[in-house]
Amino acid sequence: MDSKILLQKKLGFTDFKPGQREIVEDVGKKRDVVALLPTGGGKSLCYQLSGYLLEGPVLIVSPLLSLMEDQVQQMKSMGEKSVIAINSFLSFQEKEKLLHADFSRYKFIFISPEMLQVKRWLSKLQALPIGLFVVDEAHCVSQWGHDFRTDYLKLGDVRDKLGKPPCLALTATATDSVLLDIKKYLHLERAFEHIYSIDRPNIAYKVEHIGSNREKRERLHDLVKLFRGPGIIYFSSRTKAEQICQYLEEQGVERIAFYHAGLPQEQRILIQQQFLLGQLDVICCTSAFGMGINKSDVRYVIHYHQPTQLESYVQEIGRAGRDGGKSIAVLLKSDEDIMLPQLIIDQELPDHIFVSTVLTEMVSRWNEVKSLTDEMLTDLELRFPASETHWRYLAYQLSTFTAKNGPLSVMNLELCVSFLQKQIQARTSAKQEKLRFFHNWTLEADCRRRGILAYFGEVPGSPIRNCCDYCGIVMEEYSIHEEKRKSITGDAPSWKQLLAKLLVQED
DNA sequence: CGACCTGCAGGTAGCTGCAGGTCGGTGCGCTACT
Repeated sequence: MDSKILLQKKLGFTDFKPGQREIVEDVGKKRDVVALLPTGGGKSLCYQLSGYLLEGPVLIVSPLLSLMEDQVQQMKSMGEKSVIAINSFLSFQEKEKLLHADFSRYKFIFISPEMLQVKRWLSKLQALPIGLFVVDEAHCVSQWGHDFRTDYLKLGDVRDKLGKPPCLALTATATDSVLLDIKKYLHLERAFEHIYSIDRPNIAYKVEHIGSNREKRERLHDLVKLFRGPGIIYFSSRTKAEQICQYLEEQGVERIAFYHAGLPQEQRILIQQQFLLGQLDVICCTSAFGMGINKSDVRYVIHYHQPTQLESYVQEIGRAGRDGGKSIAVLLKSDEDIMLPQLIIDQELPDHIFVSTVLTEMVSRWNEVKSLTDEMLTDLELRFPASETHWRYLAYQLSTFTAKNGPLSVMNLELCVSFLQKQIQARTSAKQEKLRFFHNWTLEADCRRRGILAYFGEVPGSPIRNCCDYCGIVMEEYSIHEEKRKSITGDAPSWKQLLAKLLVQED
């Protein structure tokens, strides 16, 4: 069936967004595809429609449970009943039942990379003629795979074990090196690329250099009062997100809440829902908030702290203006908290002393070690306290090492320690480089948009109005008062606007 | 590493100054507990 007729019949859309048709048609020809579509570009439609064009079930690897549940709900409400998500939301009984059920009745199967490492589920899936292997938010392979969620790096092996079905990798932010990682770790030797510009012309970029943290707090308050909402404020610290939220509340800001991964699940869902439904205007949050938030009318994103890399920044500000409406992103930068991103990078991976002590201990205890088993881990964890992430990283790197050099023993202990040290060093310095680039971007006396686009290997198109603080932004246009004024006087520009246009100045 | 908080001494009312401690992001699945 023609993809356009299918689009109308199955999903009720009359037209494709840019790129969607090309992607769907390539996937329909059983090609491997890497697709980079800007946020709000309609990525889920790509795999849904491709799924209907291909025989066999579609396996969708998704990074977040909430994202999976959302997609399942959405598809079910569209009338697609043969959808299931395999994750920890299922009860023990449900999982048992499912393991013995006939899977062929499911057309769309959502799963996490972690679940794909569980043998029972993998062999269940291996029995199916998977028609398409989808990796949603594929930048996670590169962004999380190397340390935080190493199961992302094993997806290529999983795909091989499933008979190497065609693969569709979807993302909204990918530099060349991220694209390389995606292709490497998903085993995409000859992928067709559909790369669309990450530029979001309706978002103005602004960096403000602030002297001290007290000033920053006050400036934030001014901006929140000034801007038309809803808006998101990003922090790199949970306590700061809470404190500043409280401060803003005390200053009279209403319909505001904080959000971070330390909150109980129910509360997180509640706040997300309230924000989506328009019951909250401002969210003070960490990077936990955002992925999978389908709110189209976010008008501003303010960063109280800068992330560690420009990729994350672009992702986070990309949550503004998905409806195409005028939006603004402001980064508040003070020299006082320059250490924070540096520290986050340093803590991400285990240090050299930890690695060498633990590996030495392992050899002396078990002589020959093929991999870090759960029993060993419970034993070691007690005496060598470290985060779960550090242990998983160690386990992953150890398995990489032993696959090449045989089991860990006295013979190759030194080699293994230096192997790990090199891995850690390479990863850390790559991250430091990214941080340095981001830092320089904030200091640059040049168009912000050009800088971002250059980082992603793009060149800017024709100049746009309200581009960035370098090219000029009429701040008034983002103000809540502007909206009120418009509704009274119509669209005629004010003398201030006219003057501002003539002078092209900011503030 | 450094901002920020807490506790304490000094000496009698609310403050200063200093030492010492704490904190600094992202998620999955699982198990044991309520």
